Amino acid sequence: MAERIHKRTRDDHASEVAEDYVEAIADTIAEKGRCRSMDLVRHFAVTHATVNNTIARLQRDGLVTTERYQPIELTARGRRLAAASRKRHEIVQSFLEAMGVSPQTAAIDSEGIEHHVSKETLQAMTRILKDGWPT
Amino acid sequence: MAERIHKRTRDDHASEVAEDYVEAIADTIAEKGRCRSMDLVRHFAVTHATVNNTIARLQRDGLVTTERYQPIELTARGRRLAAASRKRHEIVQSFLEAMGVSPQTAAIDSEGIEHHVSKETLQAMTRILKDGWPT
DNA sequence: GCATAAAGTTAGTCGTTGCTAACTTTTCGA
DNA sequence: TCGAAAAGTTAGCAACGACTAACTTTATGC
Repeated sequence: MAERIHKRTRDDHASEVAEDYVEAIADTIAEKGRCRSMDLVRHFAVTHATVNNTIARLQRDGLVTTERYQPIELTARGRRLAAASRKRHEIVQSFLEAMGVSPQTAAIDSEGIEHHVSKETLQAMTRILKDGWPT
Repeated sequence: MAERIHKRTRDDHASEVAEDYVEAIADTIAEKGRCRSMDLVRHFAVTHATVNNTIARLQRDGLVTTERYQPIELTARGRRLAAASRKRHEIVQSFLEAMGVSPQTAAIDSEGIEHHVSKETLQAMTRILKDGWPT
């Protein structure tokens, strides 16, 4: 396995954070009708300054729109990314639970795992959930 | 699932990199008897300057020892961490392959996933590899 | 054995993701 | 209504992990 290509660099890490944020924003809007910085402060347990920073980056990258002192809105691209992330997240979590992992642990692990699961692995999970373990 | 606690911060990311490095160093020593910066340059496809940087951090953190222009050595702590990482990595990779994922994809995905798998999930994987899928 | 290639080091820069501190704006209750 | 609490903004700092460029040291091939 020499010459494996590692691409998990700062760029990948950055887009993981972006996915977590748009997912949280979409969830909050679905739950409460709007998403405020403070919702994300609580969700991620970071300071308001950090959230502000990150939101500015998401806006720069065209995933959200904000207006001073107004709730955060997702762009069409942001909504698409959120939907894709959520779906992937749900598959991973369901799969972990089907493995016999407790829902609490499945929730925590799926947060971390979801960003590293390829399409092929995701398809394998979906297939196993539907048709059972390969024989 | 409100109030989920996210701890995947820069600190966690840093320790992921540390694990990848000690694992690669241990593998290289096992293969070729010693590990040089250039081995890591090739392995991670980054520049020598980046490797140097990272190795300095690993040394600061007590995972490796280095001497100018000499091969990189693991400390006892470094070896323990490398062994634990490798074992976890192997379990994840075997599990993915057992799921029907191609070895190539399993290799790539397990690199990313291994850092986010809890003890409980790892145990579930081990159990399924041994006893089959839970009914 | 000496020139050159390979390996390693050092210095400086950038972007991300955290933080604190100080400030402004908005909201709400007495 | 107005004053304090909550929310949001801005500025400045630090660690990490990446880079380039310039340099030194070691190894290698004639």
